Amino acid sequence: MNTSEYELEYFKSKGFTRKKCSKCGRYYWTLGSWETCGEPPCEEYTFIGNSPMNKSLTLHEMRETYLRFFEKHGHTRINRYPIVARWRDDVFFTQASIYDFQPWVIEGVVDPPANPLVISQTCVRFNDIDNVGKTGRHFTFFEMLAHHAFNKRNKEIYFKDRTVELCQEFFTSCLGVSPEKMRYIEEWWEGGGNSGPCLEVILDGVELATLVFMMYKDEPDGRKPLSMTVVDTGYGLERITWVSQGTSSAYEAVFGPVLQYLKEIAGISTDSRILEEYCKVAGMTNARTAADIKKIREMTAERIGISYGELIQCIRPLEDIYVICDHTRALAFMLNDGVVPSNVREGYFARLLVRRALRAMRDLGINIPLSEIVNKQIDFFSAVFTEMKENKEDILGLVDYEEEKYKETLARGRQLVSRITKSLGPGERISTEMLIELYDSHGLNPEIVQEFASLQVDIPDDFYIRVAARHEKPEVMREEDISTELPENLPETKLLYYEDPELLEFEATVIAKIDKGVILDRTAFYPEGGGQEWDTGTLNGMKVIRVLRKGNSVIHFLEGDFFQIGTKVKGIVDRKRRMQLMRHHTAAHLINGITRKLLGNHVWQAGAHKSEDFGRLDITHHQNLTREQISELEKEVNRIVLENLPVRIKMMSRAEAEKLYGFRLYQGGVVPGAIIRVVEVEGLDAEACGGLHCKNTGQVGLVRISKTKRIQDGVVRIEYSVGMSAVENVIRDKEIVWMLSEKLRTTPEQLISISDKILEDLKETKRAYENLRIAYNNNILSRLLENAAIIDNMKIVAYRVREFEDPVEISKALATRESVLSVIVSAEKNPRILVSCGENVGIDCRLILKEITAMAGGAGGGKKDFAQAGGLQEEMVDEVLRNVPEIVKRLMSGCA
RNA sequence: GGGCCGAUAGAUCAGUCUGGAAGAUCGUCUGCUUUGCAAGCAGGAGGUCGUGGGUUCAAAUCCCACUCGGUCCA
Repeated sequence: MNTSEYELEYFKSKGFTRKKCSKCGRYYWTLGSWETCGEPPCEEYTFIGNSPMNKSLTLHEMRETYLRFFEKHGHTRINRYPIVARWRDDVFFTQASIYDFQPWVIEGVVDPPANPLVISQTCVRFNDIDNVGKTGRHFTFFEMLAHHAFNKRNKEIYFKDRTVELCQEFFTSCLGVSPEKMRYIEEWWEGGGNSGPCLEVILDGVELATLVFMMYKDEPDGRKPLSMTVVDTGYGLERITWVSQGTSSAYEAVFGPVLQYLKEIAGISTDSRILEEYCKVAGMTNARTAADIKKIREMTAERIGISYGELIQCIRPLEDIYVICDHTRALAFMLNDGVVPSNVREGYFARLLVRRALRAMRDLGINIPLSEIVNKQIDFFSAVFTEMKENKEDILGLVDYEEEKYKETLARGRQLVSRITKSLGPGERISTEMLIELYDSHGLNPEIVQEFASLQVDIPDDFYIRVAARHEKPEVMREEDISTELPENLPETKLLYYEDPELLEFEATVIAKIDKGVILDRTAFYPEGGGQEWDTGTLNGMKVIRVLRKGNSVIHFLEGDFFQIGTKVKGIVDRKRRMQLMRHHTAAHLINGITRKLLGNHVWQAGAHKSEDFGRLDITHHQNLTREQISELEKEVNRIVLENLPVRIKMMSRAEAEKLYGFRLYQGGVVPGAIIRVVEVEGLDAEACGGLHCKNTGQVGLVRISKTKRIQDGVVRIEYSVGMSAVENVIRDKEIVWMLSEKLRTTPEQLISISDKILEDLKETKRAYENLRIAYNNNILSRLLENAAIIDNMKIVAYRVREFEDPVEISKALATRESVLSVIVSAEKNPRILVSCGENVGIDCRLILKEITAMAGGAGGGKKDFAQAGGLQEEMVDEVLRNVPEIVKRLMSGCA
């Protein structure tokens, strides 16, 4: 860390001095005369009940104050980005305002939407989720107020001095803080391969902002200056609001009417003195584990002079309320921005929030739907974030559905726990192992288990650490796909299909050979991409079997030998296939747009595939579609087709497209570059897409939704076909109906009633057959008993069944009679032998079986009163059966 | 994307470790009892043991792969 990085003209000219904290040893700049840096644990909060600011502002007022201040100082206000970072593939959520501009703006590929700019960016972070509600200042959802300046080499906006000046001005002249209270701690920032100096802004014991000056790129051989430096500031809206109000915790300052509402229905009033002291202590400690939290509480109890138990009683319900406030707020925004709760990826975090909030509600005994609280959050925030109004019903529906799912999990858990406790011996307890499994595999945390279990449950302090340890396993190495190396300095392939989508014949020159393919200087062949399969066709009459894009080149894979470099070739694209691919692709956009209208704004594309015969579109949705929904969808798609709307394709700058269409553009995932290709069906759908499309929706032709399927939690797959492919499917279905009617000698209209009748008949026949079989078996039984050999008052039956007789049935029936021993052999080529006897027969069937297998081969075993074997030599069967009485006699004399 | 748990009658599950004739409870149907309800009694129906391979004389059970569900984590 080079100290000159922080020696700003601004500090010098205003008379700031650089000091060293007497406790932590860090350096900081200030106008005041302080001993320490001011940040906990070096100092504690001094603003509680005594705000250093001259006005007490609500959350909404503070946001507006900040944005206006920076607007007044030359910044352009821009709208927040969604909380789901769909423009990136390296993170799930937007965790800071700078995420909005990574990677394209930072790398200089794309211009920022404005420069300099100011924003209030909605963010979520889950790493400190356990601290939420407990420390007074941690949230999962928060807004990062920020102003950014992007300085290109030839065009500097502003950098360190102006940034600090704006910060100091904001707090002093705008919020009335006395200048000498502000402290700026020297720190170093690193992230995403970049780094730079930063200043932590401390006021009255709390960090309110961080001013980052991104100026280096960290490479293996050292730190290099970036071609563009970036002012990356982050002001905590919640914290600044908190300080302005001087309330005991940030939660009391920012949750507004929702907090009041919850306090009322939970019937909570708290000694504010206890709360204030607790928050001061909590603020000084960086709580990491359950043990840390316990320590904080013990310290607080001591300071106030009450017992630990009293403190807990006072604080616990409030913590639960804070957790509910925080989680419902995060949920409202996440669901609003298109997260569907599920067990994977970003959806899991939404589920986590729902379950934690519901648990807190249980603890408090609040018995209302979670969606009611989320609804209150929406009411509060939609005043500023108006899109929430529109999505309200959708969001609440998702919350209700998710709450229902958790109830099911709990019901399953309750049964499981009761089974486990029943299986325990007297005095036994549920082992830690079992507890871990209940949580890890069944989603039941130990507190819930305790609630369900009739006996005391021992919960180890390090429970969650042990769960985590269970997940520690060496990383599995991913297999890299076989990469085809391109020759260097290859000129870009000219993509004729974009210039003229109807061009299907062209002439070109082979410029490279690779693997089993050739690269041309220009091509009309569409390579695989965006879920759309590749074109086929011919090059100089030779079949093109696959086309891939790599970098800026298109590789044509050929059947058989291929051409020398420099060969002139004539390419012909298979028209029928191309048309079908285009139709399926356009249809995917239509279906996407319609399902969003039909099911709600949480519907996003989660994957797609378009081939010649069918298309597949995966959408984010929590339940499989009903038959009615499928029919509705099918009807709507075909209606749009008949309306013959134009499909417009435009090349636009990224910023312009985002402004016009919003982030809905990124349905297919990340799209690189400054200029993007937008495919729009007016009024229905607009997506950034590189695929080939019909000119108008009419060209798509008939659309048939063949099937929908819930392929994973939160994702539904819609399978469809279009054009001739759909027509063929219709014909095939019709033929099936015809064939069926013909077979059943009826008309299509009567198929249903006829099949009902047939099934009923079949049932009747089965019943009759069964009766007949029983009668027949009884008949055999009496015949067998009549002809049985008698040894010692015992009837010995030895019989090989005929093909239509059931050996198991007969053997079973004989065993129910007293004093009967039977040896039954099945009719198959590979005979099975069954030995059984009645209860009062004192012979071990296994011994008889042993004798028989010794004679006739095979192997077997069983129980004392029933044994079976297989693998006998067929030609020995008759002799074995003749010998049965002999064997029995021998065994009985042996026993006696 | 990874770990773990699971899939047997309409529902909830036992049986799987240790291979050998598919079970329990609830529900359902029929009859009896009751003024009616709740219930009681008697009897019946209901199963490709998730799918596909393998081992074995024999697989719900052992081995392998897959599918689906649940759950924890990223």
